[in-house]
Amino acid sequence: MASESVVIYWLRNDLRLADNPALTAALATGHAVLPVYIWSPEEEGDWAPGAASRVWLHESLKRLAKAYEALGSRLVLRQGDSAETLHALCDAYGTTTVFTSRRYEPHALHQEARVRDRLKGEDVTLQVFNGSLLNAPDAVATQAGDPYKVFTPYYNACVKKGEPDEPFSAPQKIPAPKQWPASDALADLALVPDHSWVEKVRQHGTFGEATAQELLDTFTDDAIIDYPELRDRPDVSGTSGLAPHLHFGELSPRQVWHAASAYRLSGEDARPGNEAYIRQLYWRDFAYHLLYYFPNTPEEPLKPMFAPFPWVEDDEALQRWQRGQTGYPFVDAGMRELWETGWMHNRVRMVVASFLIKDLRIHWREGAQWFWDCLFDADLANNSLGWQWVAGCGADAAPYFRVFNPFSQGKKFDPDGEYVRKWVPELAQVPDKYLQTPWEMPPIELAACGVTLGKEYPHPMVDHGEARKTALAIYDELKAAK
DNA sequence: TTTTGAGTTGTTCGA
DNA sequence: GTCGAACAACTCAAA
Repeated sequence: MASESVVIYWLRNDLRLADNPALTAALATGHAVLPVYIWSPEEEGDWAPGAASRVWLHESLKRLAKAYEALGSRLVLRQGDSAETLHALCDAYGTTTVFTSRRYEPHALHQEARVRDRLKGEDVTLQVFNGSLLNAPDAVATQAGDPYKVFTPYYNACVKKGEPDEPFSAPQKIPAPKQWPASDALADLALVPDHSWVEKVRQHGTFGEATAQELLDTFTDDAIIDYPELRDRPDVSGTSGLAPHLHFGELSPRQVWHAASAYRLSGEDARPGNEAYIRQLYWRDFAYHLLYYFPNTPEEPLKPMFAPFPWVEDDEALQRWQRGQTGYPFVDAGMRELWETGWMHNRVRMVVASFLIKDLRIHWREGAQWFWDCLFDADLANNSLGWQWVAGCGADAAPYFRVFNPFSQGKKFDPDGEYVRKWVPELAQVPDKYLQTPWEMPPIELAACGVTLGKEYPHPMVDHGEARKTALAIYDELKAAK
């Protein structure tokens, strides 16, 4: 077998054919390419993919394997130790170069280093490409050479670097090795949890590169125009829905950047509105920038002053939050949307996070873990940044006195109550005036709408006004103690 | 080195 | 009902 020249392409979170620098480089060698995906959750530390992510991964690999077959190739699946698996394949095929896409999470960087060391011992080179960020975390620095801790100057520095390169096109053919190695069946990886919840959320996933591309096209042709106005409205589909596709690399941020910018620069309706959308791409980069330089932020507050916060340990309260039974309709709608669909609107994510942290005073890590398990777009960098932002303990975080009001947010961003009525159907008959605050409705009238608090729908589990005061007082103490 | 301007996403209170 | 101010200084980044 060793007479044939074969290079290995090690797939990670780059589950696409188009604009894939690692795959492009592997093909450019002119040799046969052996694509392999290795399922190795034990190499992810405390952040192995959660349930929703595993469902997505399963579906995405299934589609990608078909796409490879259509190009005369295959997707080889393995599980276990990445370094040993790659070493064994290199050994069997006499391979001297392995191509891969970099992942920037702390454990993934460690994994890459292990693989590199293992292969180096056998004179195999690991060639690594950035296909997942507009700028690698260490490609952007302040004039003093430090990492940025505030988004706007970071963003300005990125803009100054100029436009991202044009995306690569997808290959038309992938030269196959004469003989294929053994591959696990997708089912052998046991990615999909055995739980009835899976069938529910699976209907809401838009898995795979082809669907991602369609979503991108539709969004940049149309909805992006109204993105600045509608992105905060959970009752309207004003967001792109591309987050999970970017996480798994079914799309590259560079493709998204160019699709969004093409619209901005041309067309009779051209207006700069999609700048707001492109900024979001850089927020994603910024999250990786922070995670790269502050690798303990998934666990620890970036601002140590917040470490002694007197968190409440209350499993029952946590469970009520998780199940959408807090008694605050906007919060409950969000939590139920998450559970039902594997996604929650970003505006609502902030509100439910603020409620967990500041109203219930439960540790933001508990929230981060729940999101990690339930979100199709669970992403360590984004998740850590987001939770620390709401908690006030991260880089460029919300000021501590900013506490979201769960019902005025509902009134403002779900003005007709469509979102709440969809996800909290027991309140469907309650009029707009009381929909976000059913406890303010006279009980007799509420009963006429089919609701008695404590029966069909819970009483509010805390008094928001009181909870807010308590949280602010604690933040004051922390500040004084510093 | 010092100074200066600025900072994703909010709420409440009082005029 | 609407609007501006206060919330609380602090840290960051660049000039």
